[in-house]
Amino acid sequence: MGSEMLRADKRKALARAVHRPCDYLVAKLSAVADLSDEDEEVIHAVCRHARAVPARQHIIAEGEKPDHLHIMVEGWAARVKNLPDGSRQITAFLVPGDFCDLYVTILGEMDHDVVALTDARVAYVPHQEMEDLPRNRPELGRALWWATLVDEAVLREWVVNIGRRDAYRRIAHLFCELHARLQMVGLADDDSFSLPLTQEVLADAQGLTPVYVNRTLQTLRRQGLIELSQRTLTILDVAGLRKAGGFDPNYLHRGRLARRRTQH
Amino acid sequence: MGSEMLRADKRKALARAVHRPCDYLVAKLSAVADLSDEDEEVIHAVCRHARAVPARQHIIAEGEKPDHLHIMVEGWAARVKNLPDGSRQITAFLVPGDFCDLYVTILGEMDHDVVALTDARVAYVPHQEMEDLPRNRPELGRALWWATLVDEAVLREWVVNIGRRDAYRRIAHLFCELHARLQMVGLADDDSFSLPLTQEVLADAQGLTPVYVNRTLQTLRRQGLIELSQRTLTILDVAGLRKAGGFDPNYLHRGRLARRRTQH
DNA sequence: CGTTCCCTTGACACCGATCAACTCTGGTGG
DNA sequence: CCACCAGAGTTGATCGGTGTCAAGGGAACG
Repeated sequence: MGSEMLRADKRKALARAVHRPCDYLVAKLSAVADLSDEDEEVIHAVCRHARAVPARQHIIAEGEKPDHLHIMVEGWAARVKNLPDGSRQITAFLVPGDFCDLYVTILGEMDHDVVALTDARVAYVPHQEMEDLPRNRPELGRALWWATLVDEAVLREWVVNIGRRDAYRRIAHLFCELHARLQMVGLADDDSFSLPLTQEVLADAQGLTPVYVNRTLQTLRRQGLIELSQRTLTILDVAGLRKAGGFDPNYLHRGRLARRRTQH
Repeated sequence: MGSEMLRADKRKALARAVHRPCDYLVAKLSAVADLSDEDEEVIHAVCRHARAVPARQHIIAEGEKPDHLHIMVEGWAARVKNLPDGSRQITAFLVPGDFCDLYVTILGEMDHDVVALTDARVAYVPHQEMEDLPRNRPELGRALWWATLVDEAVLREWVVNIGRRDAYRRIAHLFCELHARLQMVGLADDDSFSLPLTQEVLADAQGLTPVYVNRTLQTLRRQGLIELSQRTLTILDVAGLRKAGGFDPNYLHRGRLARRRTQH
């Protein structure tokens, strides 16, 4: 094998590499953790199976005790809690690279639904396989911890958002968050990205009504902060939108993982 | 020294034994996990140091990178996020047995404050010690996972609460949650427990104003659901309060931990 | 070319915020 | 033991952000 051949192979492998199911997950994790090439390969190996889920269908339902965990590969999903009066609250948006139900096995069963908001693809991994993983790959184990702790930090920020910000700031903040999170997985390289959410979905996520979301979006447009049509959001004034939403990306902890203490 | 003296000493030691710093933590974890006696001893050993924190003082502040983690031993605390306009949102109440900052090391730094709401005592443990722990005590490791995942589930329920329930249901739900959580650590054996929170604190937690919390509490009292005075909450009608708040304790995952898959 | 979502708009109602005063309680010092 | 004081709880009047209801418009899709 000549060296050119090797190089070509590598390029090809690389090209293929950007279309494997869990590329977004790998992108997200390797941005914060010192993953070795083997670590990355292990993730890909573990995520080799994926299935399609049509829009509006459940990925997992409340009460289920799945023996596979699910990872978003393509499309959008949401964590949903339904209330007895027929209303519902979305507690998280899931985008490619996000876990739907990491470690549910430990809790026993799901306490909420995960629903596809668009046609989606999810990878599924036997829990056994995922739980064995940190034993041999400690850095990967820490990266998984990082992911779940960041999910929790996002949730805290949602409480702040819904609890203390008015509709205008609230939606501004949400858009900033989604922008930052999509950037982390490479789905918003400029300040424009696909946002396939209806105003009703936004309302269910922010504790508002669709009508008022509509009015608020118009205000944001009128202020020249965003453009939103054809399911595409363009942030016209990133600094302005952040200011409007009081957004500080710190809680997303995009820096490097803290160094392992044993390395001190 | 007479034998009476010795006996008195022993009684005192015994009395102290049921007041070891992390008794509440042990109670909470052993209710869901199959902890061996050694597991419990390990927790006690690890939590041997505690310090007092006066009311209103920080246990940890945003931006800190503590090298000890903190566990509530006595008193109440809250996770607090401050907003630029001077308002604040509480995202969690911490009671004895709760972790203040488990695994912050992984995220690098705190993204919010933890503040004592009453005079409190916290145990502190070097992170190193805690991180090494699951290696030799897998069941304990799973129990710690359980604790953080339940914290996340509680947070999701708060989003639902603030996002979709009116003030009346909201406060009813909160009281049900605190009741259930305090029961788990043995601090609410009957339907009455210490609730040393001002109406202002309740307001900051529920996205309301103190004035409206006051009015809502009066409604709850008028309905004969609760009694609240002298910092003591008595739930007069548990079923009624749960119905009012739409409370379903499922999300607290008080059942046993799912059996380890390797035992199948 | 109709149907089905979704977005948009207007009129009106109401929950909870705001402002401002007053009361009660527990602690502290004279 | 009483007088005071600060912090918390209570109350009333009014305002405003957001919900509700209802109707109309537009774009995608069969």
